[in-house]
Amino acid sequence: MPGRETRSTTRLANDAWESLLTAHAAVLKQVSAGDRWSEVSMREYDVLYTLAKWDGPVRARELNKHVLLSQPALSRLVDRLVDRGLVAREPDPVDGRGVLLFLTDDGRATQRRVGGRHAVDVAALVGSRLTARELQTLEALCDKLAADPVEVAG
Amino acid sequence: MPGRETRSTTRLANDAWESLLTAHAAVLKQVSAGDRWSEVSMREYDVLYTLAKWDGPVRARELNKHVLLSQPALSRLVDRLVDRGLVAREPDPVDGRGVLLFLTDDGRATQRRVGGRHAVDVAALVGSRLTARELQTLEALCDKLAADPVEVAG
DNA sequence: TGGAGATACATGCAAACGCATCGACATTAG
DNA sequence: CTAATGTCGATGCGTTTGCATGTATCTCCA
Repeated sequence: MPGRETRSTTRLANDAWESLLTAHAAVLKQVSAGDRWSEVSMREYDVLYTLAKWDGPVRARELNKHVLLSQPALSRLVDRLVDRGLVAREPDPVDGRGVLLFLTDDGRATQRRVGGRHAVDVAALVGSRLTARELQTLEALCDKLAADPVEVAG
Repeated sequence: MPGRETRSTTRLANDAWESLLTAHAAVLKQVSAGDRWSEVSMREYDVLYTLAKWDGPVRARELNKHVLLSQPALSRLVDRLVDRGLVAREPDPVDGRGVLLFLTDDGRATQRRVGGRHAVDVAALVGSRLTARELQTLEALCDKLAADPVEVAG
């Protein structure tokens, strides 16, 4: 019977992951090719966007869980954003080790400005290739993928 | 009527893209946390894997289209792989500007060895969260996303 | 055929990254 | 209460990246 399931789950998982990586790289390449990253780099925008979603002081450690950067790299990236007046950093009153981060007014305005233009690009790149229904399906599947970590054999 | 479509396509596209980014980051973080990247880094593996898929001499420019790295960065990454005997580089006989790249036997063996263990991790991380049907759907949607570039307003 | 412009890869250099480690504070055990 | 251990963020250092540019070669058209 043609069309019958023949690939193993391992194979299916790896094929799907490869497709996701390829799509990620393809879209990201086109996004970064646009002339929209002169005031903040894409990584910096990622941090600004994540802080904007929280809309309140966030621990650096918590932020690090949502950004694909090493802890030292994030620490220094935040340094630069603080120097540029986009992010504020203050000690956590309930944990002397911790640091609380939040957007300044300028940072929030920058995020909105850059984010608005960025969203137009994403809509053109992603929205033009999939139907509304497909977009919702993709979102749901990716959300399932991003669920809590599972142990991987070291 | 509940469940009726209310989000705009722009909104849908941006939500889907954010979910894809989050899933990508989440899975990648767990993959890189495994102790599997001592002989080759993940970026190096990406190049080895791409060359393995081609299974013949590839132009550096072509390889660069499939790897999320700038042209100079790829040039130097290949340098290191050549130094380590995993990749061979020779001038293109039909285009004096070009360089042809291919895996050495050692490079191919390394790719298979690392790739095999990597596939186990991916299967555990990705395959455990989605059904076979979902994996196929995800693959199909990502493939549509990775289609030929579309112009983005500069 | 010859010269202008485009394309492919390499290299100089400053910026940014990851790994290892440190100092400070929190938490737990005795 | 104190010592041992764990966690958080910052810093030193070598490596890798991206941008700008250089050199060589190809392509196109007068």
